[in-house]
Order: sequence, then C-alpha cells, then structure tokens
Amino acid sequence: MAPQNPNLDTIFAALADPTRRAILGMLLEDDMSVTDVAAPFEVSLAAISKHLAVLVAAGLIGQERRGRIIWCKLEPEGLRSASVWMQGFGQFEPVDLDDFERFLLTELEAAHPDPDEQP
Amino acid sequence: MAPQNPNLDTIFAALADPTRRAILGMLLEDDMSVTDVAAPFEVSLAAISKHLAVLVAAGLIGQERRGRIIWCKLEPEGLRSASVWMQGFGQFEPVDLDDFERFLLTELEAAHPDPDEQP
DNA sequence: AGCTTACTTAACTGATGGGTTGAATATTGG
DNA sequence: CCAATATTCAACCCATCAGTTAAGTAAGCT
Repeated sequence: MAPQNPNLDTIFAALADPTRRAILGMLLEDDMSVTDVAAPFEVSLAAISKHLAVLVAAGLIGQERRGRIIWCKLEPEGLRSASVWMQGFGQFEPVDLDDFERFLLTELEAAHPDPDEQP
Repeated sequence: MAPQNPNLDTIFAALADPTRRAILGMLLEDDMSVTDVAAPFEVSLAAISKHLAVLVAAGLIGQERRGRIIWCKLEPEGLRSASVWMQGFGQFEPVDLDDFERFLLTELEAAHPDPDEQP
C-alpha cells in the first residue's frame, strides 16, 4: 500500500537501528500485530509504530489491516537490492547460516531485556 | 589505527549514505589518496575526510600513511558480519553478480554529477 | 628555514532521527 | 450508542549528522 521508494539509502538507514533489526528478527519467526511487536521493548508503542513505518518505507516489511489489528510481515525481497550490493565486496564468499543464527540471537538479546523467553 | 567497533549499527549507518557507498565503489577498483577520493564529488575535502573517518570506524576501509599521502583501501572483511546478517532474510537466494555490477554503476553515476561526461 | 601539498580538527549551522506525551482515529464488543 | 482496544498523528525535546569555512598539523621540496 505504501508508494515505497526502496533505495539503498532508506534500506541501510532502516537496518542501522538495533531495534528495527530486532523487529525484523522477530518477524522472521511469525507475522505479528503492532502491539505484539512492541511488547518486548521498553520504548513506547508510538516509538515502535514509527520504527515500523521506517521499515515499511524501506520495503523490508508489509502491513495489512485485518479488523482493528494491523499485521506486520517480513518482505524478504526488500533486502535483495541491498544484499546484492553488499555481496559485491568481500570476495563473494558463501554465507554461513550458522553465523547468521548466532548474530540474530545476539541482536535479539541485546535489543530487549527478554522478559519471558526461555532458551 | 582506529579502535574499531565494527558492530552492525555503525556498518549499516555507514552504508546508508550514497557518497560513502560511492567511495566504496571507487576503492573497489583501486586504492586511492584522500584527495583523489574527494575529486569527483562536489563537497569539500573536509566533508570527504569525515566520510572516510566514518568508513574507517565501521571497519569498511583502512588508511595507511605513506609520506604525506594517506592511502585508503577497501577492507572487505568489514562487510562480512553485515552480509551474514542480511542473508538470513530473503530465502537465502544465490547472488547475481551482474545485478551487482548494475547497482554499483547506478550508484556511482548518481553520487557525483560526472563532471566530464557528455549527456 | 620557508613554501607547498595533503589532510584533519574546530566551531558553527541546518536538517534529520529517535524518543516522549497526549490527543485523534478506527474497529470491535456489549 | 458507548466503551475498550489497536494504532497513528502532532507537537515537542535533545542528540546526532552532513555540510560549511577557517585554522592547525604533517611531510616533502627547494
């Protein structure tokens, strides 16, 4: 629904914030409502709403209203251009997915104090 | 020489600026002096010097002084953590290097007005 | 030594970003 | 309709950022 100007500027700027990366990590597991996305964080709901708007503008997530709940879902294609750009540097090595898992968890732990999670 | 805290915040923030991405693209071809890096851009040398400092802090480039010239070189490993993080999204598709070439050229053209090019 | 080249630092400005609180809007349930 | 839930919008605060100009530092040249 958004006009979406998914250029590299907005994509990388969106990824530069740890809260937003944590949100992406959460949405990697499940689609979530705005309220549920906001739950683990200490900042206000309005702040999270703004973060989500940034992610939508960057084309990294999509939002769909069903009833009074707005569902947020990952838009993996939004990362393609940035990913392609980055792969140009760094010897084009294959990606280690275990590394990714480790990074993702580290990010999530760092971003919110993890109230009800059990490892 | 910099203490370098190459976390994802600083890396993505560094990549969010088109001038800095263009600089990375230039350094992909050759190591360059600060003055030469600054040449194609319309902003002041001081501004480019700051951009380079940001890239160094992000671990994306390195600088080495030889004589009175400071040489800037790409540090491809600096992108690894960010690249790994990103690949976690987007179905883990293989990267199309032709796409990369296209993006890189587009970026370079957009970043500086290409003083000696004839439209 | 003194001038020139190469670059950084300092001090300032205007714009943007992330945060807040409080009011506004939308939708559902009683 | 009215109240509660879900989310955004508006107005503001403060910090950071990209840019400027001007001065400062460092190294080579003659």
